[in-house]
Amino acid sequence: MFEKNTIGSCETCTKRWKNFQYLTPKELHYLNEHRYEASFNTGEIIIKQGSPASNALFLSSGLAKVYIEGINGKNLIMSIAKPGRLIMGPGAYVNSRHTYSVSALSKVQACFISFEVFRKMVKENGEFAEGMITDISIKSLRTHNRLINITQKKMPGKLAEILIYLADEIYGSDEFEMVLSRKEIGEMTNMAKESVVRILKDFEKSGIVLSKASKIKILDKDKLKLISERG
Amino acid sequence: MFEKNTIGSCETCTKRWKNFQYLTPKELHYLNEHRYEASFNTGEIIIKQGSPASNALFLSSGLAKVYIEGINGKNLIMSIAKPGRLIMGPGAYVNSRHTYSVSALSKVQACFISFEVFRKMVKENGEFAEGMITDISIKSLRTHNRLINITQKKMPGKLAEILIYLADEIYGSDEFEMVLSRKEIGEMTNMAKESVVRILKDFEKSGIVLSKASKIKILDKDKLKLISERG
DNA sequence: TCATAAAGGTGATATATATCAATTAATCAC
DNA sequence: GTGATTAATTGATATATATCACCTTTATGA
Repeated sequence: MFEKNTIGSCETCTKRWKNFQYLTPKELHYLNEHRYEASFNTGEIIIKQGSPASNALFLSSGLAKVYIEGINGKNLIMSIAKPGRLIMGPGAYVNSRHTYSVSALSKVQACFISFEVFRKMVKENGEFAEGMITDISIKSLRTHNRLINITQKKMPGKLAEILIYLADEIYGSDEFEMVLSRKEIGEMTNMAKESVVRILKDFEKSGIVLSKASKIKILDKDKLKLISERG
Repeated sequence: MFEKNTIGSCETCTKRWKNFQYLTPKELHYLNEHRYEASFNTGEIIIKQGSPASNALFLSSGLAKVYIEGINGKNLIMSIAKPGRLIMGPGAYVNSRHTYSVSALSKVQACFISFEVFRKMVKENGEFAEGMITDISIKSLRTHNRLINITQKKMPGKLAEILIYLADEIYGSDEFEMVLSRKEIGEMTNMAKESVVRILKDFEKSGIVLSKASKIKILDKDKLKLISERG
């Protein structure tokens, strides 16, 4: 699985985690020495829920889905991972197990960094520790939103929120090539795939979105936002 | 609201947060100087969602509910707070706003500690920072469980989980005086209060629990666990 | 290129759970 | 203590959404 590193070093990496800016050159160098790259094809599992959490993960290219394997093989997709973001579940600091699974939604180049090194830097570098807490807090805030989204909205509201999330946070554009299948959108919103199809069709009929095969184009974002907020 | 401190100091407090053990005597003293106490009656709001997050909260006595005010005034209770646990939402490190509301479920003695002081100690004391991350991680893990509980289980499973949570994590006993109303249990499980009543009755008929008014006694915990795990 | 699988889609039906309406029990304020 | 609120309970009904069965289209790979 692990291969020759294709990225020169963390020092020069353009996709690196923002929080690395707080590390000293020496620390960054040390980090770089405990780094391993690997590439994955679409559908391959990068991190398996329950396995020992010995590394933090970053993507240098591609997209992946972060999901909890729940009851009776039913998955719950927590978020979509993209380059520049730390992927490390809360289990790392609690039971040293991965809280969730991560699998590639496209060809992915991944960077694994020893969790022990992370831990060391948290202890030694206060700015880095604070950045880490901020990062975890942002994720936590998102989870809270997801919780409200899933529990308190009806289907159109739930779907609308996810479409906005994908456009704003993942693709940075209102027109994108959807990497998630209808079934997977369902796993993000706690909906059956058939329901996803139907609501998406409704949105299309109302002129809110355009969905040709895997291409999604948001036509009326204000309306979509309204649907999302209203529930 | 703020009053004369009734607790001598953090140095001697028996209800203090475990993570304070990593602070030096000097730091602990500093902490103590930025501490304010207040007491609340049942039903009073201790922290209001959206308000500026300038303090971390601890309870020195009593219980409180931590809840998100969602859409159309519908609440989602995240957890029950008790003495010895840090109460600080993810918003503190993101937008300096309280992510959730906290209100007293009984008479509560509360301790507010300046968030700036916390922040300072995270930067200066690596052990403290790590403890903070561990604490946040534990909460995050719980939220993930709650998410699965709410989305993937049917009503009996959801209710069973909450009863086990209350017995194990809050009361430390299988027999307890329930501080939550049926409506509030519903707000923890995303169920209507009527459904809570009905399932609770079913549990009673099956000899799994005994519920007289606000007294709850778990009679068959193994069965309750099974129901919770099965979904 | 054809065969096979996987994803997308549609209508009919089932069901878990909320909502509504009304009654009874418990708690609170004076 | 006693009326007034609030919470708990019960049964009847409504509804959102899942499930099922099936068909169509699009990918995949030998």
